[in-house]
Amino acid sequence: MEPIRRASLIKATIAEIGLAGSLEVTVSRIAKRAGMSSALAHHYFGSKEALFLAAMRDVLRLYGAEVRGALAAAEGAEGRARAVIRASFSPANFRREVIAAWLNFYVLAQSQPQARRLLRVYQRRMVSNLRHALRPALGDRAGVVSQGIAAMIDGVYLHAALGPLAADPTAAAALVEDYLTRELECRA
Amino acid sequence: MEPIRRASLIKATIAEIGLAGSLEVTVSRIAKRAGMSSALAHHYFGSKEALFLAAMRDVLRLYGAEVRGALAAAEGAEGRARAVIRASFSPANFRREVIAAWLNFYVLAQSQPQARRLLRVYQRRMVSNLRHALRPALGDRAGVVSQGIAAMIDGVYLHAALGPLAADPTAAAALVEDYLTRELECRA
DNA sequence: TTGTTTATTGACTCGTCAATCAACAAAAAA
DNA sequence: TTTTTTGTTGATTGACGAGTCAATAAACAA
Repeated sequence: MEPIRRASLIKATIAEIGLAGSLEVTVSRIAKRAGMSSALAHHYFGSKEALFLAAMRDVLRLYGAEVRGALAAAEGAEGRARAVIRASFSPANFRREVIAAWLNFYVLAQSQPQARRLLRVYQRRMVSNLRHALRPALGDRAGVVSQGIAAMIDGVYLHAALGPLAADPTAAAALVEDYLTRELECRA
Repeated sequence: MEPIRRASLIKATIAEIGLAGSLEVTVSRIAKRAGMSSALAHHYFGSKEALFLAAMRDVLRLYGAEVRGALAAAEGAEGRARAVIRASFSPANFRREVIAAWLNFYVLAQSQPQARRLLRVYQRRMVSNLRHALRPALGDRAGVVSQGIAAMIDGVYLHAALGPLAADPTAAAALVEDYLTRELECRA
């Protein structure tokens, strides 16, 4: 039972965060959506905070899987870099609840050490993926450019999720790819 | 009295948001910090939500003033673009409470129409400033590149505020400027 | 069968907090 | 001086919510 309950609760947590847009969500609502009493949610997760962290971890896990899949299917070094970018703008990442999870994740990372650690791991892995793909073409510049692209992915995602780029993930990815193209085309 | 009280409350609100890292801040705490009763805070702002919005508006106003100042002091078109970028990474924007305000602003923009409107205005103005500065050098590409830079500013800010770039605003600005340099150097 | 672990909940505790209101004070207008 | 407007608060209300607990049931082991 335990793994089933935990999975249901995590799913319900993400759904409720998406609905509220924030972490102002009650354990009762989450438990209700998952079809159980709030006491049981506390039984399995101990606290609301732990439940949130598990949910965040789940979002990251899904995103990581997507990136790995895209990397595996990509051809060549440049192709791998572009695959990472495109995976970051897949429709899955623009579902209301995923956007909400990310934004609240950032907020949580300010004050919650575990959330911060989690975010760092994600950012490091992203930069590492990009650097590995760009090293052959860019050499020493690969590090800086990878950081730039990683940051730009998050920034463009933010704009696409909340701003004028809304609802056009393809155009969003194109912006980041444009940067990559410039760096590849005219090497210093 | 009214303008003084309002200003104190806004200042206290930003400070408390910075302290908590989130919007989970009580009107009482804010009022206490501002040296008055919570009833008075409600008297002047009507609701917690209105107080938050006023605080967000204040953060945006300060940022806008900084950008305008930098623009006025800049020389040439390219200089103006670089001024916008550098202003975005000024120490003022990396104060704990300003970071907290921005992150929570994004969260709020998902569900609060006024916050969303405010954010759109800020984003539009930023892109418009950049486009105006880049038009002479980039022509038709100015629009796309401006959107890219605007997004990258927010993304790099996010990384600098929460991630590995932490505490090095100059390096952060350099990442964005690198993108600009590429676009200027090798025109398609 | 009996005892033990696992699953589950309703009811409850204890605390918090936004918003209201009646009342008081003080300045300004009449 | 009286009246009105403005500034101010303590006390209260009404609601909500995290976490606990005792109790029940069901599977399972001895």
